[in-house]
Amino acid sequence: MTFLHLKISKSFPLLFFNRARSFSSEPPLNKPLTEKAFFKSNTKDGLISRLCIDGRFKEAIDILCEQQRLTKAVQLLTHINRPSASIYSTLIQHCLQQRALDQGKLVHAHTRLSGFEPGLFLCNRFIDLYAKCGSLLDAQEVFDEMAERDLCSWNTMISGYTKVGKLGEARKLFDEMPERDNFSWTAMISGYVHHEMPKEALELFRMMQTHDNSKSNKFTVSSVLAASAALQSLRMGKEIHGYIMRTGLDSDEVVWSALSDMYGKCGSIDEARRIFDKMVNRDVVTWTAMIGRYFEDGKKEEGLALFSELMNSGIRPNEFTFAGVLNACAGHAAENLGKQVHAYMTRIGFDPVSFAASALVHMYSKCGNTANANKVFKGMPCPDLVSWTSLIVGYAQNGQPDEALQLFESLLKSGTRPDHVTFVGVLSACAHAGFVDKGLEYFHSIKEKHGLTYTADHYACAVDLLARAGRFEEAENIINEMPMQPDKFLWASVIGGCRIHGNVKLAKRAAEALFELEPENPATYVTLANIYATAGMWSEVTNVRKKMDERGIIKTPGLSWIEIKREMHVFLVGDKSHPRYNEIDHYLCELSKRMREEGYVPDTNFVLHDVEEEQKEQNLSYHSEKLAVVFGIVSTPSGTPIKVFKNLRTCVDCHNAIKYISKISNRRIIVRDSNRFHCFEDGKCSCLDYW
DNA sequence: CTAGGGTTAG
Repeated sequence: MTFLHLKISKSFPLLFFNRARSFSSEPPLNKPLTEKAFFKSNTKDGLISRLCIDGRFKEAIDILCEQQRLTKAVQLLTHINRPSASIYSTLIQHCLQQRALDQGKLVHAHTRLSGFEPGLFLCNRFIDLYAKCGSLLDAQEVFDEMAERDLCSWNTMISGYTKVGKLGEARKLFDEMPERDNFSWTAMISGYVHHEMPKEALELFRMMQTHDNSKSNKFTVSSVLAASAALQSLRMGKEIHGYIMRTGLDSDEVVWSALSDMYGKCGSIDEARRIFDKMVNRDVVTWTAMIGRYFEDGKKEEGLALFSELMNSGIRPNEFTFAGVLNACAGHAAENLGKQVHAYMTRIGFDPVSFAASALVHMYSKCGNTANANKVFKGMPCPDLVSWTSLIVGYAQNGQPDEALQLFESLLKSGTRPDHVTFVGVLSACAHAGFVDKGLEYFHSIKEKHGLTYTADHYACAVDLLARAGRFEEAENIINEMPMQPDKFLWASVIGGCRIHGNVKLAKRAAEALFELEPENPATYVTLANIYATAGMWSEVTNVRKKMDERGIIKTPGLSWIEIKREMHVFLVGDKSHPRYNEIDHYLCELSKRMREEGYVPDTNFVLHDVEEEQKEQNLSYHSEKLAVVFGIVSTPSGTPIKVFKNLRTCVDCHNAIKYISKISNRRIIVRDSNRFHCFEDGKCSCLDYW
């Protein structure tokens, strides 16, 4: 190991890199710079050379680390006669900060080559480095070879395993360790919380309180508060709240923040706000959580008010905040608001590789603006899987199945690996487009080509494809052969297909399964009744209706809304409360006449009630989507596209009627129902009557 | 040296 005793000469820089090159046959070093590039790269390099010539390597390494030039700092190691523990420690510290696994391994190799005994402290740092980089095998090796271990060694291993989701391994160590402190407990508890195992987290918390002398601290209680929030267990949350007050752990802002969020997630949003208001130093995390709770609770106004308060507070919203607000915009199809947020983000700057960026793609997709979604997507240097999937789904729901599938093919070409959600998007694109066989091909490729395991959703999608096409026998084969119980999504697809093709027998089986799985969902009753009505089986319709009454199930009222001049106008079925109702009614009558002349025949089968023909027709013309569409037409200049949103699936008659309306009024009419977008133009719909 | 609260795709 001659390099360790190398004498530094005046021609140091050149020599330095030559040595580095020759050493690279051992552990791989990064490519050395040429001498010229070295001098060009940084003005402090002269100083570093000087320090090295004087043998002051520690200082040189410090400077290099500060400049984040780890590779060179590690290379310098080869010139030091006996590196001190503090030099190794500095280097590892920086490797840790930069998550530089390769450089860390080099430093580790150096300690071995130079015969340096790392000691407890340094070994723990190596474990931490390997664990943080997800290289648990290396971490375990260091851990196993250690002559003595302290609590920190164990705790670092445990948190390393929990970080990569190996809760079982972590728990094994946790159970094996000779003694535990609150780090051990908290690492294990928070590991459970982060991997959606809140029950286990709370169980461990109980154990901690009864079986061990370790005291929980602010870290522990924040974690268990998150666990109660995940379980929506207000009882548990309140209990912990009491514990926090008793033990004086309430002096920490993070604990307060977690407490507020727990109340919000458990449905006590006012209590959450009370705690939020009491806090003195609210950081952006606290704000984000509170804003998010309002949106989640459907309290858009409060959420927005708080968001603008945040913008004026001097605290900079971050990607989490934006993602939350944008997600709310997506859910409410509030594209204008989303655009404003987008503009604000652009003004203050945002990371194009972040949750916020993918939330933008999601928002535009959900609002039916695939052009903008695509624009944002194209602006991302390296789109993540969520953005890919959002856009694919966006195309699928917007009647652009070819674009959806094309995008999926580019995804494959880009080297990004699709996951199970991506395939749900791809399969639903095929279903929306009626590409049955192509969809089945993709379905088979999930396992065969991509090596993924089928989820219940994939089976539901495959069945959806077949049922929509009326290929019930194949659908039933899949149901009978799938390795898990069919879930409600699958049966809902089946009954949907039965509705299109009038398959009463299978509809009955699906409905029975659905009554078991989600007896309170009114959609099942309504669809079943409609299927019976179509078949003219009126006594069965009455039975279903009776069953609904007995079980106290109320049909979800159809609700449509339209944004005109930044104002939302909401319409219910048969809603006469709008201030401009007369105008709407008048135009609707006029339209009806024109529509009939064009050949429109009201389809009255899809009405739940068994009533006289004439009255049925009357019911239909006042469905909320028609009211909203007509209101859109009478309140905008001719030629303006109309964009309406509905909370339920659009009914067959409305779908048909709006086709005629688009032709007569010469408008582009976009209806986003609970399932997808319908883009009506000149008497045709983008869904090709397939939804 | 090891540990905490907020956020996305069907």
